[in-house]
Amino acid sequence: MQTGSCARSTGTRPRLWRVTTRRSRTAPAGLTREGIVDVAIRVADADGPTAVSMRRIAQELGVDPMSLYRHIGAKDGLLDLMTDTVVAGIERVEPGATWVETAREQMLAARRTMLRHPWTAEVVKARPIPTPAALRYVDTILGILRGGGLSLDLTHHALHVLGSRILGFGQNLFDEGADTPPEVAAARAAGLAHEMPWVAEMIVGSAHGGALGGCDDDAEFVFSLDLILEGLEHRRAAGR
Amino acid sequence: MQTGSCARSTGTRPRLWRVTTRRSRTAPAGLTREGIVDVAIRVADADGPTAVSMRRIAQELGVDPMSLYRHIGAKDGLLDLMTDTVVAGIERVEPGATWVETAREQMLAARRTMLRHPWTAEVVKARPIPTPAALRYVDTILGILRGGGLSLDLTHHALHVLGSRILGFGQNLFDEGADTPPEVAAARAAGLAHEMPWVAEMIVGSAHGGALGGCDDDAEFVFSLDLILEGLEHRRAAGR
DNA sequence: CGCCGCAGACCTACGGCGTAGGCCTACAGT
DNA sequence: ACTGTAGGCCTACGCCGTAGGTCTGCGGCG
Repeated sequence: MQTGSCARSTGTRPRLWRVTTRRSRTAPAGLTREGIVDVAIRVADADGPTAVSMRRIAQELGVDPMSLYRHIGAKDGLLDLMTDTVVAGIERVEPGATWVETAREQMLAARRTMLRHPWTAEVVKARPIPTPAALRYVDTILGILRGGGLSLDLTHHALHVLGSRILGFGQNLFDEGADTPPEVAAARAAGLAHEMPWVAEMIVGSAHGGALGGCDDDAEFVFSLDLILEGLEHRRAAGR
Repeated sequence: MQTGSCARSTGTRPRLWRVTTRRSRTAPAGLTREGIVDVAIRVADADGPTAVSMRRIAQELGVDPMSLYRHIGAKDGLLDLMTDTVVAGIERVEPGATWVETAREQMLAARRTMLRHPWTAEVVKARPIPTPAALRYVDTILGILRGGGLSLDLTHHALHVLGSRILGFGQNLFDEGADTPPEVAAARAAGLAHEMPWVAEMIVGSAHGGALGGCDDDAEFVFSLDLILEGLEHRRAAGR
């Protein structure tokens, strides 16, 4: 982890971004939220997510650590912005011949992005709630599944099975459905309906406890397990 | 995350284990590796894995933080010991009518243990190499799959698909196969053969690049994706 | 022109973290 | 009785996030 002696050596690491040294007090540094996030992503790509510290990226920018707080709320906010930026960069694929083909291509596209920023999955999983871009991406996936004819609750199951296969979120997305009053959920969904129609639909479906009645983690685990074991048994019976 | 002001309040938290206050310099504290790990697990259960710090568990034991280092190598070592202890506690199930049933029951048993210690998956995933108990558990799973008639490489695929469904390890278990000289791998496998025959078999299979030729992450991703999508399409066609 | 408010930077300081390196004491082996 | 060592303790270092305060230049306004 962090050892005083070996951490010393990072002092000589070449700057990844701005080469200016600590500026004189009067000159504006021209910090922007986008610039900060950009450098943070670069640092994470180069040295892993644990290397992203306020002090490190401030040093990378030739700036005081506290200056960053003018532009981002806190460390957690920075991590959110980083993953949001990466996830927003996932390309959307054209519909294929079948929904399976479309879903397959879409997730391979996501994987291509994740491979460029391998730290993302880990950071996303550590964050409690999904970022806007993540929700929009989930909406894309939901649209493919629903458009392919999957029922609402089969789609819900699908999100759980595919969860880590996609990115790592989608696991506990709709926990609120269980204890949020239906009218609140409905109102929220109405606000979302324009931008994320499929997410809105699923929230409403979760809330009124109908076909999918909240989100039973045990049931989801068993569903996933059985689906996978069944697929494996098929392949075994078919002779590898 | 950690804020000076609010962290203050943790000072009044009740001890989870030993109630003695800081002992006089001369009395032996009777620290043991097992006792330390036990308290650390208790702390993680109560306040999450991030609450496990050397200082915190030393305080819980009424002992100086540095005293812990006599018994555990470092923080990472402590985390390894914690997960190892938890994983070792997973019960082994009796063989069922089919291998599918056996595998199902075994993983449900694992899940029961994980639910008692929800932090384990996260910690295990952050650790680079599996602990002995984890390897032994994987050996159990491998035995069920191979005993059920799955070929060596189908079993290998199965480990990847089921990965996060089991515990989170099993993902990159056999990376070494690609670049380790076969004779080294064979020697290592021979040493393991008594205690973990199935793991040994898979290492050898990985090493000589035969049926499964190393471990192609992309191929594993596609295999898992297709298996899951196929299962979902089956269920859709069957009308939910 | 003179004044003020404020945005955007900087600085200090605090309490947390892991742990290197050394110290002190009691006891076991000789 | 002597001595080595195991098992505690202590100090100190360099990290970390960030609360709270300060300085400075600029744009707006009387």
